[in-house]
Amino acid sequence: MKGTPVTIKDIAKALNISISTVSRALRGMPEIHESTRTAVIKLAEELDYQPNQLAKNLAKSRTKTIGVIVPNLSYYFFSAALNSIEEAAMQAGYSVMVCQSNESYLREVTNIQNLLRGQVEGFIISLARDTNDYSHIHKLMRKEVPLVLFDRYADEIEATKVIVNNKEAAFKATEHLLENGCKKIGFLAGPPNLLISTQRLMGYKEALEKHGIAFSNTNVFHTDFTQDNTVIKTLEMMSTLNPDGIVAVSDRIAFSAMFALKQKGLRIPEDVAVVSFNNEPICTLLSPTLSSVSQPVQEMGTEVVRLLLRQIENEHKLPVETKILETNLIVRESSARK
Amino acid sequence: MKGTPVTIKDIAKALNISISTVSRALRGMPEIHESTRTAVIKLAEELDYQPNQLAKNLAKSRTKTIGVIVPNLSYYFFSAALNSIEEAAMQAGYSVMVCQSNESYLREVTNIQNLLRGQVEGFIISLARDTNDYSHIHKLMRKEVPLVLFDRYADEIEATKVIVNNKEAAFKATEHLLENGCKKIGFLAGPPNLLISTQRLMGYKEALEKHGIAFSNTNVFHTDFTQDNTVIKTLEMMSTLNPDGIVAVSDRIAFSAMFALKQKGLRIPEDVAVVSFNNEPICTLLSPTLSSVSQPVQEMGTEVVRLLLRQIENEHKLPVETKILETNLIVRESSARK
DNA sequence: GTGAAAGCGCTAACAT
DNA sequence: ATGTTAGCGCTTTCAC
Repeated sequence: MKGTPVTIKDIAKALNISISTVSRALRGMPEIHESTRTAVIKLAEELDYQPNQLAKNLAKSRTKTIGVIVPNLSYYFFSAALNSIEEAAMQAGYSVMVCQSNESYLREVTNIQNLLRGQVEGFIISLARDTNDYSHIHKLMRKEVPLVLFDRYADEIEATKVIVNNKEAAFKATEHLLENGCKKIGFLAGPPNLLISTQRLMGYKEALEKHGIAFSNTNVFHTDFTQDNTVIKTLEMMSTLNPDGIVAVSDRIAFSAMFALKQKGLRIPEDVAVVSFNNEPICTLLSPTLSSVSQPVQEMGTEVVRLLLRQIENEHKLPVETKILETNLIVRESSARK
Repeated sequence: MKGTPVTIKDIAKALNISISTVSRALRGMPEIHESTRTAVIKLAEELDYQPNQLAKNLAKSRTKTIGVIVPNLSYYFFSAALNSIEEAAMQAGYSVMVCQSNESYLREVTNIQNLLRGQVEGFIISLARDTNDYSHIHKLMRKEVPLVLFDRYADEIEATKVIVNNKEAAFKATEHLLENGCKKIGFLAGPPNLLISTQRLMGYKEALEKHGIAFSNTNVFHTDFTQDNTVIKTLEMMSTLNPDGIVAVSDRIAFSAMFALKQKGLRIPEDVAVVSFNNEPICTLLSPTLSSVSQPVQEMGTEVVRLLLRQIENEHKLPVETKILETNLIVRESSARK
């Protein structure tokens, strides 16, 4: 389609020098004479020479590309993280190939395969909701492909990861509700296999116990993250538990829960206080505005890239590392009962 | 990092045949003898042979990769579109490299440069909010790089595009408000240079005129898509126009507007009816639920990929094409005054 | 400081 | 049906 892709060969011919000299000049190698270098660079610009990355990559057997797989970019958390990942990667001269697993295990597996044959040098992965089997990840690790997990990980996977202190965050959130006078707090969880969900559940449990309230599994309702299912689970919770407070494992879940509460004619926070996770920008626009635990998305992105590039650019296998970042509870109207 | 990348050479040597035979066998060329083919494939699997895409690409000078640049993946519209783009591309054996311009002109330009050197074979672009200058796009077109614009385009760019009938959609939305008894309808627009915004404005204008209401520029307020700015503009609109209906150019803008209205103690839709564009899933969870124009995102994604691949896979330059898809107004509580 | 030549892993004529 | 030979565009020894 293009007109005439200019190559170093063309430049060499035009200047009557060898292609290796051109190559060296273009890459700024010190041994090249000043005059030839300037001549080469000048001509290259005139001809609008674009190095063929493919050839470069093949010659150096490097692609300078990393693969990113996230559940869904329509979640604010992931698109924000991707933003920061892209930025950090670009700064380091890497490109990013992103795939969405769409919360599907199968798609996660095919994504990995595709990216692998696309010759990415490493992976940044946040596991899909439906991923219970980790053989695809383990296979990656056996091949010693550089890998960093973030946010959605699994204990069975001994890989480097960047996560937040989910338990502590949920503890803070739950305690906040307790301190605001809630006595019966329900927990809207995600799928039972999702670690971030169960960890947050642990924090919830600990907060209750610290405040002398017995934890009961019947107060925990597992959603699959979809709107409809969450509404159903919330209504179930209303009829069986009738809580005066809800900790939701994500903002999206809280949105649906608040919708269900309003449908039932319940006031937030007077009848039911709500707090959740992710601090999506829209939290400030809801009525009532939604209290939420904010995660250091930007820092997570930067950190994830840093840890991945360390692996990629190191000769030998690096020890597994777990970076835990801190969260921050943002209190808004949905939980302000005092 | 990996142990030993197996190549066709290794397979050839082990089987005592030539590498071209291996290559042909692996690619299922018909002229290869059944027995040798099976032997090759068997050994390839045993050795877990992975073709080096880089070498393949260089040899065929094709990357089978397309570049996608969108303003921001945290907008539902774009992440949904990306989903469908990814899917369609994958089906056709292509990979996708995505970049977010973050609504910034500069980032859009660097994104194009990066993707270009990443050797993408074509571009799918939705312009950034801040893009007023189109020289980077024109440069692409001069190089005859396959390109399809979608959603956010510009009249000055004579490229193939996939869009919706924005004017008509806005006409429907505005007329809907009029039919619901609104007399003073304000328009919350995006930046004046954004075509989708001005087109929707046209539809708004036509609907007013059809119903015998004079259009006035003072009823149009331009936002920059940020929450804060939109709240400010809405408040301005309230004090200068005091409308009984608002057409917002996107759901995100409507969210902020509704927030501002509620702050002012106004009821939706009784005092002010609201309708917007994009039909984000969260529209059904707001109170009141938000009436919105839904766009055929999925179809747009498929179509965009189809048009791009046609360009990529065609020898000669194809004529510019504009595909206009239809929208659908979804009426919900925010505009139901009757 | 520059050039010649080999090679990255694969495909694609052109032979046989 | 299979092998031989050139590349693809670049990097990188190894000479000079």
